[in-house]
Amino acid sequence: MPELPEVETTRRGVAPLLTGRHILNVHLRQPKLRWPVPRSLKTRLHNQRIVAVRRRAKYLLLDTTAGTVMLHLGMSGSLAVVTTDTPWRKHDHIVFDLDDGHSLRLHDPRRFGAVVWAGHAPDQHKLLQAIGPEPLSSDFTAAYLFRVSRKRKRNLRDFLLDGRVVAGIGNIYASEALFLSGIRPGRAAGRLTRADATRLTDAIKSVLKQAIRQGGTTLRDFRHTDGQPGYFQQTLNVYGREHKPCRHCGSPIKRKVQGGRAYFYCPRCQN
DNA sequence: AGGCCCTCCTGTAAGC
DNA sequence: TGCTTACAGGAGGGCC
Repeated sequence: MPELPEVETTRRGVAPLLTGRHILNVHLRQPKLRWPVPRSLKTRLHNQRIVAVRRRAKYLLLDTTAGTVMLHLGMSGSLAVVTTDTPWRKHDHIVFDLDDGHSLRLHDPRRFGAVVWAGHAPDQHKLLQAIGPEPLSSDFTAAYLFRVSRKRKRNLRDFLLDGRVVAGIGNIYASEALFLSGIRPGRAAGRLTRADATRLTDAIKSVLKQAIRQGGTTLRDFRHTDGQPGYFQQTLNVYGREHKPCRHCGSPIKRKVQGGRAYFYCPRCQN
């Protein structure tokens, strides 16, 4: 579920509670996630201090004095920081006990999430190697998007979902950014004009910033670390709004399925 | 290289 | 009411 704004919201929630803490113990209650969670984490992290909590794409990076652990929330993952004596919830798979009586718990019903040891050079880790620019960084420009979209035949929704093109965009924000830029999601990426690339780049940045400001999108189960939902779902223009009137022109919003996943657009506002 | 499909899971809601 | 089915926000890996 979580895309860049939800992961960033999670990072901002947990960072002040984790930074500077020592990890006393790691519990692998259900190590069968996307990849098996290595048992060696227990010894590697024992008594190590958390130095920083960063984000790259949809990965959260816990930098410790022994190296970095990468967390991915998959489609249904969430993090909670609770007192260590709090009863386990079903699907609390991986737990980090801290030196202040609290624990960080990774909760993930669908188990598409991941916990990966990335050592001392996490940015060189295979999983992060091919990832494209952060959309909110100055590396992500219209000129870049225009250049990498040349001769690409795949539709723009799938193109934006490709983490090698741009990091952290998922199905919700792809549809929303394309709506804001007036471009149909089904159009081939290679048919973007320079002007389109400028509008799309601006739209991606603004929709992600706005979503972060509103604490992300809560459609099903995304919650902040403190249990509060995000509010961006109230701002969605097209995602999940099939047959509802476009907020701009009133036309019914359309839904199409491509590659097994739905996208949404306004047939009048988007070309 | 690029494009497409499959897969890993469970929870929820819709449909019958 | 209860059973079955479809669908859900990710993304790496493999195949053509």
